[in-house]
Amino acid sequence: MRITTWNVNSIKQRLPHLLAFLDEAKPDVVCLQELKCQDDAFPRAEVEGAGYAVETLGQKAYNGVALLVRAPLAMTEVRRGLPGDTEDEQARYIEALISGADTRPVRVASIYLPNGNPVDSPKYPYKLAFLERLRLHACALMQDENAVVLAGDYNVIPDAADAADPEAWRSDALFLPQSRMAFRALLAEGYTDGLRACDPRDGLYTFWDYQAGCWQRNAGIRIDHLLLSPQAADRLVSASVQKHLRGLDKPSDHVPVTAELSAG
DNA sequence: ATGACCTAACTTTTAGGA
Repeated sequence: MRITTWNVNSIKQRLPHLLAFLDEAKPDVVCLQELKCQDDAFPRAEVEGAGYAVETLGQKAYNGVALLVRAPLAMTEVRRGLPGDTEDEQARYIEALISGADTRPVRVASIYLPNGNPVDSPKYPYKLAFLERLRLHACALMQDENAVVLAGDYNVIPDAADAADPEAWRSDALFLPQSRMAFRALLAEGYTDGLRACDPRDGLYTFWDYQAGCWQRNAGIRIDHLLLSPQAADRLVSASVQKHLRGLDKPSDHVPVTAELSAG
């Protein structure tokens, strides 16, 4: 089962790239972030036409997450929103159980973690609170009999090796010690950073800012992650970054990251 | 030299992103 996470930075702007990617890579599950549209504006017919079932949690203008599942796999037990804060209106979490005849099921989440900047605003405590809610839910999912994959844009640079210029991020919400500690707390629950487990090299990035020629000079950061429960990690075959999509016309500032799991 | 982008919205400027 191939599982991809991709922050598309507007599904409407990125639909041609998404359809081309589905056709070329044929992922079984796609976790999308930053749809930037409401549910009824999602280009459902086009994605279904490519052979995928669709579940969305949209929001006007900002945020928004979705799960796509390629037939004949099926998606059940859909959960929208993270437990722990009924006041949270931001569309940042969707989860479902993915199952099929030829594979053991996998519970997959598409997550768009808050950016958290500026750090002296309420946005930073909101980010840390969201990370803590995610840790508690990730812990609860450990009791699940199924493998779990928590995939998405974490907006956390885990380590200095995950940035071309770590010093530039020293006081940013993506790289502050508290943010990195909260990410490590997720790993401490027993989850594996799928991409890092497959590729120990420096210079592995998933985001390049549109500004300042970041792409051209490879000034990237690694912030899109797939976290695997032990059952999922046992099935991990490979993981890679689809970097070439950043070089297309009108790209997202993020590229897809894909992990392949054995049938189990 | 210290600049340089992109997206959505009741758009002609702002908020948000990272």
